[in-house]
Amino acid sequence: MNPQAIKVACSNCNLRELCMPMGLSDHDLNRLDDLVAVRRKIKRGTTLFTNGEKFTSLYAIRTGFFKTCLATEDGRDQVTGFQMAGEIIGLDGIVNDQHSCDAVALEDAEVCVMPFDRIEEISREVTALQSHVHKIMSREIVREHGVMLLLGSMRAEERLAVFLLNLVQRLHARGFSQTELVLRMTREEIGSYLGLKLETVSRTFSKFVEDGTVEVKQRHVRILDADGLQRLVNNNHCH
Amino acid sequence: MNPQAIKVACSNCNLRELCMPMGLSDHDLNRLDDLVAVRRKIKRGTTLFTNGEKFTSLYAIRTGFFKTCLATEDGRDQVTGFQMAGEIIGLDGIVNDQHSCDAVALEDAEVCVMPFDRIEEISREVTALQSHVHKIMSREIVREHGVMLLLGSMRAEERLAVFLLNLVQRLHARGFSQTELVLRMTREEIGSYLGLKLETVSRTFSKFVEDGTVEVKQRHVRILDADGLQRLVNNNHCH
DNA sequence: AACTTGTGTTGACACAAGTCAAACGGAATA
DNA sequence: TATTCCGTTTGACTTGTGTCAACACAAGTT
Repeated sequence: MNPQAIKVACSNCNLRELCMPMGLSDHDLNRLDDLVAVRRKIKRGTTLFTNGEKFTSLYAIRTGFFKTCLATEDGRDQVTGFQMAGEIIGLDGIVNDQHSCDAVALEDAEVCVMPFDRIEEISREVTALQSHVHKIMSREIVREHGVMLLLGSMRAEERLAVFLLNLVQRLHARGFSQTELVLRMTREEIGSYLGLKLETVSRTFSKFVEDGTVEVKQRHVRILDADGLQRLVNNNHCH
Repeated sequence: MNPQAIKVACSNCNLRELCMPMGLSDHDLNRLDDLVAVRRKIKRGTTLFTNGEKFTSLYAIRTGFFKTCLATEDGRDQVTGFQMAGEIIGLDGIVNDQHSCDAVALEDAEVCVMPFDRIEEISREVTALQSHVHKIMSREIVREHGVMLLLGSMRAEERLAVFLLNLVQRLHARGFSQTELVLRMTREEIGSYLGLKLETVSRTFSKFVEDGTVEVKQRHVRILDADGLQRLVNNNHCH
C-alpha cells in the first residue's frame, strides 16, 4: 500500500483549528496543503521517533495519544509530556538535526508528517504560518515553565491536581467531557511526569477518592469537585 | 541621551558567533544589522521585562547576567533559568503577545533589543536567520527537558553538580576558566532553580567542600574534581 | 568603630515521599 | 475454570529534604 495515495488535506481537516493557523486566504490555504507529505499510523507501544534519530519532520497528531520521554544511560527516565490530537511533536529535534527524546504511542495513533524543510519554505511565503510555528514553539516553552514550577515547588497532591485539571481542560477543548476522562498512561508514567513514584501517585488518587473530589475506577477518572482540585493548587499551604 | 545614537552592529559584535547565525554573505550580514533597534542598559536588581507585560522584542544579552522567574499569586516562585552573555531571552512572550515571566538582571547588564516583527520580516528573506531562530527556540525546549529530568529524578547533590557543571561549561565557552566561577545568584535563587531550599543548597555545598570536590568562598567557587561531580550525576545511585 | 542589612551556615527535629514487600484485580491466554 | 501477567493498591518502615531557629560573616552606612 502506498501511503502517498491517502488523500491528505489540511484545508478540510476537522483538527485544523487546533494545529494550523486560522483566517487564511484560499491561496494560502492551498499552500498549506503542501505541508503534509503523508500520514503515518503508529501502533500502540511503538515509537514515532527515538532519541538520536535523524530529525526530518514535525508531526501533527490526528488521532491517538503519545508520551515523550527522556532516557539516560544510567537508567533515569523522565516523561517530558503527554500529547493528544491536534498537538505538534518533534520540536526537540530542530536544534541538533536529531531527536533528543522518544515519542511513544500510548494508543494506536495516526500523525500527519510535515517535513521541516517544507515548513520553513512555506512559512517564508505565508506569514501566518511563520507566526504560527513561532507561537507553537513558544507555547511549548511556556508549558515547560509550568512543569518546572510544578516539579520545583509543588507537593504530591498539588502535582496530581494540576495534572488532572490540565488533562480535562485539553480534552474539553477537543469536545470531550469536562469531568470524565480515561487515562491512557500507567501510574508509573504519571509519576515519571510528575516527579513522583507510582506508589505515591496511587496513594494520592486514593486520598482524592476518600475526600470525594474524584471517582477512580482503574484508568477511568470522574472529577467530582474541580473547584476543590483548583483550590488545592492555589492555596499553596506551604506558607 | 538618545539610545539610537549608540552605534549598533551585529556584523562586528564579538558575541556574534554566540547569538547570530554564521557563514553569511555580506549582503545578508547587512540585513542582520537591521535586527537590533537599540541597546538597553539594565541596572542590577531591575527587570528587563515582567510577567504580563506586552511582548515586542527578543533580547540578546551583551553583558551581564539574568534570571528568569515565574511568580504565582499564592507566593510560589520558580526560577526557570539563568542567562548570560550571548544568550537570547524573551521567547516566552511570543505565544500570547505578552511575557509570562520576569527577567531580572543579577548584575548590571546590557541587551540588544530585537523587535520581533523585524526578526520575522528579515527571517523571511534570510533563511539562515530563519533557521537560527528555530534552532534557538528548539534549544530552549531541549534545555528545559533537561531541567525536568533534573527536577523529576535527581537528588540534591546531583542537582547541584549538574548546575555547577553546566555553568562552568557555558562560561568556558565564553573564554572564562573551566574550574573557577563566581556565582551571580544567591543560594535561594539556586535553590529555586533546582527545586531545593536554600539550606539544602548550602549544606550540599558544604558536603562538596568536605569531599574535596569543590572549594567555596562565598560566591567564588573553584571546581577541584569535575570528574567527581560528573560521576555523581551519572552513577545514579538510586538503583 | 558601631550598626544595619542581606546572605550564608549549621544544628535539631519533623514530615512528605521513597522503599520494600505483600496482596489484589482485570485482562488475556490456555 | 484455571493460569499467568501486568498494573495497582495498601501497609510498614526509612530517609532525604524541609522547617525553624540561632548564629556568623561581609559590605555598606552612619
